[in-house]
Amino acid sequence: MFDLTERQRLILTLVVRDYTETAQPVGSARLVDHFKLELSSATIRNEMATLTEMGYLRQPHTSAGRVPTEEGYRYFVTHVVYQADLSEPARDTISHQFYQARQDVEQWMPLAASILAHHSRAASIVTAPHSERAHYKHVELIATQGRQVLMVLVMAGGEVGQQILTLAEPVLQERLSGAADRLNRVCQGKTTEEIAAMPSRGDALEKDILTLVLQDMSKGEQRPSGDIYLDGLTNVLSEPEFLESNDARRAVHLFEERSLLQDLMATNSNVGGVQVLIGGEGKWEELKQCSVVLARYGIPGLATGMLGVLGPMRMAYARTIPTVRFMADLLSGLVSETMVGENNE
Amino acid sequence: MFDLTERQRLILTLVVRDYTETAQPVGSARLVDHFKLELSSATIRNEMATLTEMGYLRQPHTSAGRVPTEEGYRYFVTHVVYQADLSEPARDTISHQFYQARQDVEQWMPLAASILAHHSRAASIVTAPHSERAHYKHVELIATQGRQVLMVLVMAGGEVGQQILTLAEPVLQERLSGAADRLNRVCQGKTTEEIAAMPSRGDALEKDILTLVLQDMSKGEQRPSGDIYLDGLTNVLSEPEFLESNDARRAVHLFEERSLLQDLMATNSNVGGVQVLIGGEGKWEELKQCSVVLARYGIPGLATGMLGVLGPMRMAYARTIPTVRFMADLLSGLVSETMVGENNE
DNA sequence: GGTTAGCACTCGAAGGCTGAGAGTGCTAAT
DNA sequence: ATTAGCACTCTCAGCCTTCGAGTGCTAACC
Repeated sequence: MFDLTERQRLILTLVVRDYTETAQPVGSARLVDHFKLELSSATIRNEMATLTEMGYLRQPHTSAGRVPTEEGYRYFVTHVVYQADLSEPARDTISHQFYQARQDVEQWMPLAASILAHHSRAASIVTAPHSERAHYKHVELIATQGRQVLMVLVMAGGEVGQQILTLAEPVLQERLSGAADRLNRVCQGKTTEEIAAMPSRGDALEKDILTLVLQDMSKGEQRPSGDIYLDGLTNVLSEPEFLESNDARRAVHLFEERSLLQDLMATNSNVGGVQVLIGGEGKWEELKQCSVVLARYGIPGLATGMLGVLGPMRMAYARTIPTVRFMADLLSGLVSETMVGENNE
Repeated sequence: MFDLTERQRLILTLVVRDYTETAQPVGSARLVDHFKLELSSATIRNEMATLTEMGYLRQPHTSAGRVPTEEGYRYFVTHVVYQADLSEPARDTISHQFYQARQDVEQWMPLAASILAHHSRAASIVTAPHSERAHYKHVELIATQGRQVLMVLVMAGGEVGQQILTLAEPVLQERLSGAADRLNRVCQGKTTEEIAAMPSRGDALEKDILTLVLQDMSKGEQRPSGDIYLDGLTNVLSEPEFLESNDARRAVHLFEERSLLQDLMATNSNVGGVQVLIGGEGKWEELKQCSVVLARYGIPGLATGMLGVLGPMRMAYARTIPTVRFMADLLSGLVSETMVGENNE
């Protein structure tokens, strides 16, 4: 794998770069012209032939230029761009955008998705930070016109759940508020298990509500991820390789079908590394033409989320990978600032 | 507009029906064969010529069959299917699906979008119910590790807002809880204006929080709609007319660009009527190839939302319009059950 | 040995041509 | 009013040809 000469590595890099921009197979002459190489096209042809033999390049047909293979992209990603950092202006722009939205918690995730999509010029996926262990913070009970009670449950990390309870007969708001007060005193800061283990007491109403609270908390814990935010689908669809083929639809389908996304997200489980899936890696049929750049952010064990970029296989890795890494760090920072510390409980 | 003979109306209807299914221009012979008409193709041809002259049909080219014009679709919609009700089995299925999710308030909107997309086999848009006048219900303040305070604001209708406040120095959770208690007592049930008009009191912390509360409430009020839920994009993209053209991208773009959606949603302002926009009606360039079926639901003046379907111009109006109407009624029912009545305040 | 000019070769893309077929409008007969 | 018959129009699919891009190979060169 490390058996490339300096020159071969250069040529592979240039092929990837050029193909990424133009989506056209790259010929030897084109390479010499465009990048002002001090070599003749014949030499490049020889090197290209070698690279093709090694499996890093391939020809769509006999008399076309070269296109990187999945192996080629993989080499490019691991040996050329993986370590690169995001340029300082880009970092500043992104930090600034987040600074402006710092108050508005609800904007963080859509903003992250939008920035990712914009910088990578591909489709982005961001999941909200999600904890596997919910801590009760507060419940609010709201009487409605009929026999319905709207329950709003606030978890310690700021997560919010809403449920509706239908009662046998209407109940006054005062009674509900009283029940909520008692629950809030008893359950403060407790986990799902702790609440479940509590001795049962109170009247039927309170028991019903407690059941609903538990249900909502464990529902949240069982979900594999927080809410999913998507952006930049258009970017992918306007790529030439998706213009006339069904793959575009497949990719959109992938995007709409959240279970697939979550499956994808589940592959990367440790915070801190950027993972690159090229061409579905044989595992995802739907991603055959695509690549995905993924990272997990947050505080392991406490609350983590994922963010990623989905684009054509010839995506701009050199821009995308550093952006994903930077955004993951940035979101990790936001989460750790926001999270309720263990010592605060 | 009412100047069509019974037979002409029949032929127009059949052309629309057939074209909707096959996406192929409909010829006179095809019509006779397929629908077992007791007429010769020549007669149909004559009628079709008349309908073409009247502007209800057109020919893509001289020797092709007929395709409905926008006028044709409009006639079909207003005179043929507008009044139709949704079939009973369909109504039952939908009601059943909602019954199963009745507790889980957060699922209502995505479920509505999913059902709409599925029944219309097109893309669906649903906005959460949104009130122009927020009523304060409860605020929760959560200390984080640093100088940040997470504020969770619950409105009377169950809407929830989250904001972050950065303080000059860390504050203990007890102090925050105290401040929240006082605010909750004072602001209970009040509107934005009423809170803004309250005499200022309390310390700097409480004033800061009150400012943030007001900011969040008015932010919500100023938004033209609640959260937007989309589904079924794939349905539209797999339609043949979008296979090879840029219009697919345009439609997706429309979907991603929420401002356009909100613009669209703003056209229909009264609850209870289903509105059909055919071919963008000259107003939306992006919708030239598309039709939109829209309805507003909820309680006028208290809380309303919109739901709609976006599909190709040859969408299955006969199925879509009744579905949209039924779903609007159903959601209106949910909203009015859930809403806090004026008399309950 | 590495590099390069030269050249024959391959193969896809684009353009032009043709025949088949679908569907029409018109006319004249019923 | 309806319909059979027919000439006419226009698209579409298939076929052929040409053009050009890009290759691999060989032989010469430094």
